[in-house]
Amino acid sequence: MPFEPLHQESLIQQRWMEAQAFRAPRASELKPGDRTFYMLVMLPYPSGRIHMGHVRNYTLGDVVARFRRMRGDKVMNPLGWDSFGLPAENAAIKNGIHPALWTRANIQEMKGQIQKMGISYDWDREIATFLPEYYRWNQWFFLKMWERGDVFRALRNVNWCEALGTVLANEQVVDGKDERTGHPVVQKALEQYFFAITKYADELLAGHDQLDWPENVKAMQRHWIGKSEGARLTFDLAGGEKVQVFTTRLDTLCGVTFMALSTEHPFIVKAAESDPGLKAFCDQVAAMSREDRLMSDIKLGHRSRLEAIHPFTGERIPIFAANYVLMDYGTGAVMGVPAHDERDHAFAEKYGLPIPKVIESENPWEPGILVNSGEFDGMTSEEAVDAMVARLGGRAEKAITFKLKDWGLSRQRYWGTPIPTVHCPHCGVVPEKAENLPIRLPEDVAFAGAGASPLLTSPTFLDCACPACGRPARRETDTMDTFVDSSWYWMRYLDPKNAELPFAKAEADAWSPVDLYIGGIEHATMHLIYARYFHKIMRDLGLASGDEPFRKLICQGMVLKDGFKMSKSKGNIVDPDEVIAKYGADALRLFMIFAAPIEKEIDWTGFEGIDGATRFLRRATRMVEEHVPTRDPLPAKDQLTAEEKTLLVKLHQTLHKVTDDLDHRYQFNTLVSSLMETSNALADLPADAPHRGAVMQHALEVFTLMLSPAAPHLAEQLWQTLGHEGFCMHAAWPVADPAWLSADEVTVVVQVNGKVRGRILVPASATGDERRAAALACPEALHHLEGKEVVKVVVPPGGKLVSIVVK
RNA sequence: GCCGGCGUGGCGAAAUGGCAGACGCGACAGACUCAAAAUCUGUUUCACGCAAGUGAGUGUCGGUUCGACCCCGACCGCCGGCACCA
Repeated sequence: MPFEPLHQESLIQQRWMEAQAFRAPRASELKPGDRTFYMLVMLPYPSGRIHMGHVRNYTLGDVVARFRRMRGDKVMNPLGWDSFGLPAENAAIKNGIHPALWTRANIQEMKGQIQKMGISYDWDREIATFLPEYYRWNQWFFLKMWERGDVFRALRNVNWCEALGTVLANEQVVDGKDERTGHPVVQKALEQYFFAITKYADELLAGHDQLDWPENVKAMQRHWIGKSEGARLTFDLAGGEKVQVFTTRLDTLCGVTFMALSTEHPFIVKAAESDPGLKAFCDQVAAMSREDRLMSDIKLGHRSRLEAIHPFTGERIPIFAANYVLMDYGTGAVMGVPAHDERDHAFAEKYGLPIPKVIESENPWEPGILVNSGEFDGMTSEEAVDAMVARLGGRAEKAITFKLKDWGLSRQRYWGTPIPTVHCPHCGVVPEKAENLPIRLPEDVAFAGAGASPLLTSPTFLDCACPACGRPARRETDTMDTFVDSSWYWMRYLDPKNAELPFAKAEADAWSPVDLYIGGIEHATMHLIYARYFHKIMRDLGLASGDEPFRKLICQGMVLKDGFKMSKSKGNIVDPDEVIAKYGADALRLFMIFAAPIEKEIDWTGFEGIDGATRFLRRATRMVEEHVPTRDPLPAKDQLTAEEKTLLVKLHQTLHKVTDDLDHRYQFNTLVSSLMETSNALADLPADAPHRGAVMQHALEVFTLMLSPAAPHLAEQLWQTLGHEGFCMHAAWPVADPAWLSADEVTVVVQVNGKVRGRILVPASATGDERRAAALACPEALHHLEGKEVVKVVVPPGGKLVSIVVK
């Protein structure tokens, strides 16, 4: 059969499907001693069409999954849909299509496209997060976490648009206005639900040690969690009240000349009520958009009428409201030490405050030796902290602060998991009973666009009975952040139809943790922190074992076009579907893994790369077509000609390397190079080689098996042509034969003073001394030894080289 | 500013302390063809040379080593993340 990718590929896909070739076993089907491998790619959002990023991600995962299967592992390789979220709701508002219909249509479209790529997913395990069978478990987790005290309610600011009467996501707000209608957006505090993720902050930080993850991802998470060790210190106010600050530099306490509080700090808010100047300043800061606040590093402050008392000196310290103090970090109040903090310094200069030096060190912002600090003079910063804590008694204690915030999960949206609580006029906020799950999204809603959240328009949803007292109550209309959906989905794949639990412990123990997780770097912090958090919750609920969900993580690079991210707005999208239609899935897969190392960007400058992949596949096909299949056994080594032996040595050396690339190194671009080298070596075997039939049969079989993970459709076709029944994808991965890993004779490089001066051919069995002697007799080397004294001859292990040192 | 990563041909890249540039793209030359496409063969780091060859070469400078793209130190440049976090 000639190389006809499209025709062949769909036929082969159909055969795989009919044979359930990608099916992953249930835990009960696994036998003792079975090796399992859980290959996971990040859950896609069903936006409508797949893009090259998906293609790259799924191809890489599929190469690993197929390789592991051939190695004899039991492989879990599932896919599903992250199918709640804003785009579906926007489409509903814009086109009047119900989000469910829009979502279903997109999933169907994208699934078809992915299937054309020949990715070996076990589609029986497919999940979609918008289905009640899935999101009921989000609700179930919420209730379990509520019981454990991992859920709480608190006020948090949202982007509120008064004209629309709705809440907007950050990306919908541009320049303080709704992106579509231009109506003004303000910050408004709403009572919302939170997961207490900060309880796990320390464990999330420590857990990195056991993870085989890219260093930059771990660094981003460390930064995000932002652990900071210091002290909490209470100052008395002149009026008798107390204000607490957090500082990492308690040692600088004697250098405090002012105190700065966030404009949102309760004391400032209260003081502003009777201080119009302060009120005006706070309003001015509040009116600044988030971007403006971040962009400007200008320190603004306003002196309040409040004063604090220095705990050592009793001096009065002015209290300012300042724009550079954040309410949601630490205590929202800082002690100003202008001599030893860059920001405080700028502030003090601007407002004419004294800047007394209390630390002697090279860099004023770094710790050192205390001066002008009374009894603490001469101490190191470290000693001073302990001494001051002791001296301050109950006013100060060592404390740790995190940047990580508790996870606000409320969304004032329709297309998400309804939060399973009820507002009862008598009982307050009450969790729904577990047996009433799922709380389904209602159908009778209006997507007017303007106005309230669609859930508020559904009487059948709103009116309910209080789970506690049974009297009429109102259902919660907030839905969950879609990150909840993706924080445990990989466990649901293991038991996707379980109606009793999110998944059975037996399945979790059989497959978890995920062995390899591949996805985009854009999920380095949010998704990958939430998922790690949820895994720990699942562990603590007794559902899963182990501390971490993803053993190894690889973040694949983006696919660009002419240096830019492909996007609709730029009009530079290369549609995978069209490429597959023209070149076939195998060529696209091969190009995707060959073009660059996995974590680097690929720039799709043109179609030359994929042309190259196609040429290679054609050559391979032709080589197999021209070969006459034979069952003749491979003759003994000593009967073969030099060329035949050269081919077999190259073949087995390459096999060894390819196995290593796939098994340990996860280096896929060199896998393809190796395949090309093998094919070139095959082409070099003389047409009249005496044992050509048997040698080629063996070599082509190994080649086809090695090709199978990357270009699985063609491999099936070639496998058949070579005279085999059954699927190539189910054949055993070949093992490199040690007899062929080295040739009879090997080339030894001769170096003189580190420069390559000659090469000699020695028997593979030659000892180190024999190699040394042969090297010293090498004519090209001798030329460079003339008139010099040989100081030393090094024959390193491996014997591929002899290094001669002369003077 | 802080954190992480990366600097190798015309381009994508390879080399797990041991022959730098595998493999591919592009380019050039040739074969086939009336011609083109496709395909095949060869050349392709730079300098000098007809050639054999010689010398230089992995951002820069230094170090360790018989031997460094690889390890160590300093610097330069680029990319990514975070960014008033007290």
